[in-house]
Amino acid sequence: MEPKAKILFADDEPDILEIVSFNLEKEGYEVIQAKDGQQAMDLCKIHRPDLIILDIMMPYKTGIEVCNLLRQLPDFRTTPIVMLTALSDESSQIKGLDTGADDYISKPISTKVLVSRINALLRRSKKETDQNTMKIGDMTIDQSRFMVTIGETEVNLAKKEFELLSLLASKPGRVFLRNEILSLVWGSEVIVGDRTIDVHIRKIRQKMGVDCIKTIKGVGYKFEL
Amino acid sequence: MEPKAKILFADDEPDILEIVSFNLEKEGYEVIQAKDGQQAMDLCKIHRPDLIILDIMMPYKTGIEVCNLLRQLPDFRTTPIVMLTALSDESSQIKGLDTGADDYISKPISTKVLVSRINALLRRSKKETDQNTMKIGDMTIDQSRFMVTIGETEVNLAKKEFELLSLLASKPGRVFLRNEILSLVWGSEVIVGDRTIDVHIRKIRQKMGVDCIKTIKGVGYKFEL
DNA sequence: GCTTTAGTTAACAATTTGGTAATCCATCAA
DNA sequence: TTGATGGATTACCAAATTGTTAACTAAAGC
Repeated sequence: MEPKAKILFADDEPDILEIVSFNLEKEGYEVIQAKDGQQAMDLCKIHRPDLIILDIMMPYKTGIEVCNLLRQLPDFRTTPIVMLTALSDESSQIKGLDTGADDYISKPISTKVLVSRINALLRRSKKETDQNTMKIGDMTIDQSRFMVTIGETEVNLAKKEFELLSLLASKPGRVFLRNEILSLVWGSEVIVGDRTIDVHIRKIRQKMGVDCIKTIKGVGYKFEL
Repeated sequence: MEPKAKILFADDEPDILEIVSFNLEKEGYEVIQAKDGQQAMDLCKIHRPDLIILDIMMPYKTGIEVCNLLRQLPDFRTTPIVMLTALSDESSQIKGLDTGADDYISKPISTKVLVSRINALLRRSKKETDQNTMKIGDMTIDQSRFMVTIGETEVNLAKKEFELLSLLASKPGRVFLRNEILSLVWGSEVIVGDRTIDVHIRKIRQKMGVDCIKTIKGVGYKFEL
C-alpha cells in the first residue's frame, strides 16, 4: 500500500480551510493546513508535501509570492502547485501560471473539480518522479532531486558522490574499471589524481551506512547490495 | 537469472507510450519512458539503457537528432537504436539508418513485430559484448571486467591470477610451456623466479574450488574441466 | 635410491586502497 | 570586495592485499 500523499492547503478563510480539508481527507489524503502565506512557507519546509494548494489572496505573503519562493528551492522545483483565486481577480490567472503553478482553480470551489484535478496532478507527478528514480532493493536514487534514500532514511550526497553512485548503481553487479569511472563521471578531458575516486567512494560508503560498493582490487568497483 | 534489460522508449504521443511500454514490460523488460527528445537524452545518460527506441517526430529534439547525439557519446556507440516513423515520411528511412540506427519500424506499430525485432537486436548486442567473455562449461571469464564466475558464484581473483587463468582458458586442452606462460603473462623483459608460476597456479586452484588446471610434468600446464 | 620437477608454506617486497587532513576552488551572503 | 561555507581535489601515511622469493617437502621418472 502506498503511503498517503500529503497536501498542503493554504487559505485565510477558516471555513474554506475546514471544508476543503475535510473533503481531501475523505479522499485519503493527509492535509496540512496553513492560514497565511508565511505559515504556508514554513509548513512546506517542515512537511515536504507532495502537492500544494495556495489561495492567492492571503495575509503576509500572497499565494503568488509563496509559489515563487518555493520554486527557488530545489525541493519544490517539481512539486505540483495549484492556485486558488476569486472570480474577481481574473488577471492573476496569467500571473499564477507564469510563476510556475501547475493548475489554477477559481472560487467558489467545486470539491469534485478540485479533487479530480488534484488526482490528475499527483498521478502525473508520480509518473515523472518515477522516471527519474532508480530503485535497487530498498535504495532509491532520485536523479531530479539528487536524493538517495535507503528505506525511509535520506542520505545527503554531494554532486560528484551522487554521480559516482548513480553510475555504479545503473548496472548493479557490473564491475566498472577505474578508467571507465574516470571518463564517465569526470569526462575524458579532465585529469584528476588516482586517489580522487577512492576518497569519493569512501565518503559514499560513510554516508550510506550500508555496504553497497565492493572493491575489486587492481581493477575497479562495483555496486552490490 | 539475468537482470532485466532496460529499454528507453521515447514518443510524444502518451497513448502509444503507454501501450508499447505495457507490452514491453509484459515481455520482462524494464521500460523508461520519455515524452520528447530532450528528455530521451537526459534519461539515457542517467539510466544507460540497453536498447533505445526513438520516435522520429518529437518536440525539442527529433529522434534523428537524439540518435546522432547519442552516437557521439562513447557509452552509446554500440547501443542498439530503433527508429519509429509514420508511414508518411518515407525518406527519413534512409536518414534514420544513416544516423546509425540499427533498425527502423514504421507506424502503426505492430506490438508483435516490435517485440520480436527488439529481442533480435538485444540478442545480437548481447552476443557482441559476449565477445569479451569466455565460456567453458559453467565457467565464465569476462576479460573486460576481470570477473570469473562458476555457475552462479563469483570468484575473486587477483590481477595476475586472473591473467594467468585467462591465458590457460583461452585455449582449453592446449598445454602452455612454462616459458610461454612467463612471456605471455609477465612479458619477455620481466624476469621472475621459477616458483612464481606455481604459487599463482596454486592460488587459482584454491580459490576456484574446481580442479581445472592440470599439470604436465616437465612441460607446463593446461586448462581442462 | 637418486635426480628432477612440482607443490606448499612462510616471509618479504611491491602495489593498491583506505583514512585523514590540508588545500584549492566555486558559490553565496553580507 | 571580502569572508564564509562546503564540495572537490590532493598529499601523505597507514592498512590491506597481492606478487615474488626462498626454503622445504612431496611426487614422478629413470
